[in-house]
Amino acid sequence: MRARNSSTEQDAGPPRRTFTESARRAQIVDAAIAVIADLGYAKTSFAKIAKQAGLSSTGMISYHFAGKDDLMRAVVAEVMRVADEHLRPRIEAQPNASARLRTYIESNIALLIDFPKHLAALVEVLANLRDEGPDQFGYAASMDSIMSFQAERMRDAQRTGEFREFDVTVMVHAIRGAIDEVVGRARTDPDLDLVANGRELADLFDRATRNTT
Amino acid sequence: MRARNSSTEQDAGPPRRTFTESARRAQIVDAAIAVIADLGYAKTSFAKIAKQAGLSSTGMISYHFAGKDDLMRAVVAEVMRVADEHLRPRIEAQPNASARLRTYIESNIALLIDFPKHLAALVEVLANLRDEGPDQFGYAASMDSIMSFQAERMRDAQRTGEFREFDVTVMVHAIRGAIDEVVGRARTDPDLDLVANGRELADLFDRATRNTT
Amino acid sequence: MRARNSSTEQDAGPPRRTFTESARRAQIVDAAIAVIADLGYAKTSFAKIAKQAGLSSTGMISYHFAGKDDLMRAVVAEVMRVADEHLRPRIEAQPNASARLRTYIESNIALLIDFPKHLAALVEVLANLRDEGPDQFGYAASMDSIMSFQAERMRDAQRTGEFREFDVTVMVHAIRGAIDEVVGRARTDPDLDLVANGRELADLFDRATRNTT
Amino acid sequence: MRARNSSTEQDAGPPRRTFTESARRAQIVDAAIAVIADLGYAKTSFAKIAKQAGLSSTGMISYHFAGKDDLMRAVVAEVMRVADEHLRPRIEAQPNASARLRTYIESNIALLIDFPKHLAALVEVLANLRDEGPDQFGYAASMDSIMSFQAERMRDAQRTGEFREFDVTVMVHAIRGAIDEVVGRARTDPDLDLVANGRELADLFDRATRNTT
DNA sequence: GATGAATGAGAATTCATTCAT
DNA sequence: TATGAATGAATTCTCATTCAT
Repeated sequence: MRARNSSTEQDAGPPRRTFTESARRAQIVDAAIAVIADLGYAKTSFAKIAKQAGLSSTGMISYHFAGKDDLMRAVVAEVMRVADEHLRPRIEAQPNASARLRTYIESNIALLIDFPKHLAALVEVLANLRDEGPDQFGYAASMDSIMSFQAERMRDAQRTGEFREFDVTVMVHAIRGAIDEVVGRARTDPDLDLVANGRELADLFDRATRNTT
Repeated sequence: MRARNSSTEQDAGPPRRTFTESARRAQIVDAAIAVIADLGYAKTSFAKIAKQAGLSSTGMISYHFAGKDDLMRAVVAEVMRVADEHLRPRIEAQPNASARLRTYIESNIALLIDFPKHLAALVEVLANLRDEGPDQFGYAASMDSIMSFQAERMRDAQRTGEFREFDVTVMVHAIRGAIDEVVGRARTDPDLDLVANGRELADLFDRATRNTT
Repeated sequence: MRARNSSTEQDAGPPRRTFTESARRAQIVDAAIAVIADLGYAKTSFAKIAKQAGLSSTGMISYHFAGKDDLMRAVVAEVMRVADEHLRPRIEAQPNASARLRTYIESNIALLIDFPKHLAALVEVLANLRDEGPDQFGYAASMDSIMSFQAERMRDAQRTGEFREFDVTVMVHAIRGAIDEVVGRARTDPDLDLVANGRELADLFDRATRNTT
Repeated sequence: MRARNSSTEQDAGPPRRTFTESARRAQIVDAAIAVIADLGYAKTSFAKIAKQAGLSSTGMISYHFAGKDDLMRAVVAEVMRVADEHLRPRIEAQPNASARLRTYIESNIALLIDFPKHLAALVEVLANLRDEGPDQFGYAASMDSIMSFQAERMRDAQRTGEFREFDVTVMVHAIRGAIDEVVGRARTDPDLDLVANGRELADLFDRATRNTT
């Protein structure tokens, strides 16, 4: 039998899942995050994930997820959930766009410290999982919507004069790229001073966005 | 027979290669770049590369390269060679650090237009090929040395007062990350206005580095 | 998934195997014995074993065994088991060392008649499977322990005066070598009179060990 | 083009070989002996032999030998040549059958000391290269003829009463098996006291053959 | 005579997935 | 729900051999 419900529900309503099923799914997703962060996307397999999760067979994974892509979407969703939970309150507590920008960058780096594998796994998956066909229901989509939202916020700040004029899309993606680069580097270099990197990065983009007129 | 010589020669001198061998190697490397850029590192296989190169068997690749890693190192080296050839003269023609920085960014984007697959392949390989063991002769190593060089140049500009004080390492990596993000996005979105992106990115980092005192 | 458990368990307790798994493993081991005996170690491959076992793919073998070495260890263990079962009661029924020696030799030859492929496979594997690294759990190790045991028994017989003085290690290995030679010859020459060979060999080593003072 | 002449000439007369050709063949055979002794027959390949011989391609080997079997026959022939050269004068210098037997055994062991790889390679090849088809022109054939010769000599000694009555074929093969076992063990255990082993083995078979009436 | 390049088959192993129980 | 067993394609790599130069 095929997995009863995929991770991205394009059909009606959220899937009903029993407690055990949800627990199993979460267990598998966590294992997947760990394996992807440790070995990289290319060397990740159901077998390694099952081993990491303490499962006896890969059949279990296929049972709970519609396929590799489905599992990866679930990984993305989980990391997004954790990231949102971690970032949103911090960011929304800030008084202005400039502070929010700084908080966004520094909180991303803080997330990297608190959940070292989550962002690494996210970057790996998004880099490797190009949306093929029209079934792009969760990969980059959720990431894209976040970035669109940030871009809109930036545009607001430009209107109020807090930020200078610049292409917000380029800016948002540049910030994302710079953060992801730190994520990748943190993997290689465990001695990297993340806090300092976050602060410097925040300074950098503060300068780049601030209105100096 | 095994591949006679690997791509990274730590021993004495460059390997002697006949004309035919060099041609075949180049042919395979080119095919690898195309396949990696199109399908991503994870879905790249010798079979696909052989097909792309018009080779009859994957054995041919094993014959010319010591293994998958060796081929990937050759890919990195080739892209670096093309990039260097493309970037260096443009950059060195600039009168000051600020202009060099702008040229570096815009020329990278121009490279993305002229050789659409090269940078994509490079980013894919560097992201997926974690250096295992001490045999990291060429992967990230050559990239690192380039970035160290750029950092040193930036420090010079700080001493002359052309650039403000900032952590040059962070800056260099942020620039790299921002460019790589564009590379990744260009893969997905063929309508992306690369020239505009390059100009905006150059503006961004000009603001971030400039001394405004 | 990888094979769940290797054939030599150095860790705690025997591996739990389901009935089906044990049956498949036995089936594969039997097929391996047949192929090795027929074609020799060098020409034995998973493909040939799978065919002999009526399996659809070589993947099945990799599924049940951790690798070629693991399968070979299982082959050695199985032959040892059969041999022990066959030899031990006969030998232990004998009243003295001299009779035990004769029985050991003749029963080995009898084993060659009853299970023509088992000893042939054993000799092939032990000759070709050089223990690489410290993981020699079962190859020559179990064989060595058997021979040490025999040597100790011989030493006892020397103390009682039943056997003359000689280097028991050399004797034990000479006997083994002589038997293995018959095993090898039996493969080539189906007309070989094994019973006569066994009797003559027993006479030979009886003379060589007997105390004639 | 196929190799001009195979190692076993069933056709008329010895092949004409130029000096260089003979030198190359000898070089390859020597390399083959070393590789077989070191890695075992199963892991020996043209590639490894070419590397050992300092040759740039395996084509060279195929050029000089009609195939793998042909090379192996040449290996056997070479080892036999060296062995004969080493053993014959020593054995023929002995006054009687008993002394010749002892010398045969001890000289074999001495050969193992002087040319550690030769006998090891021989045993490997003979154990793995079962004569398939009617083309058994050199493998076991030459070995067989030697053993037949030895058997005949033993029969003579039985007629003169120097040796007791026994099955000479069995005896000859038992001796061979015992020696080969030492050869195999010497590979594993470099500390093995070969001289002592040879002496003990000679004693053993002296007892087994001597007429004690 | 000799070489390097190529071939195509075959090696062991891992893969995601399916299915009967 | 869950599991272990099986599948068959695909992976990288090595093999002995051939052939044009």
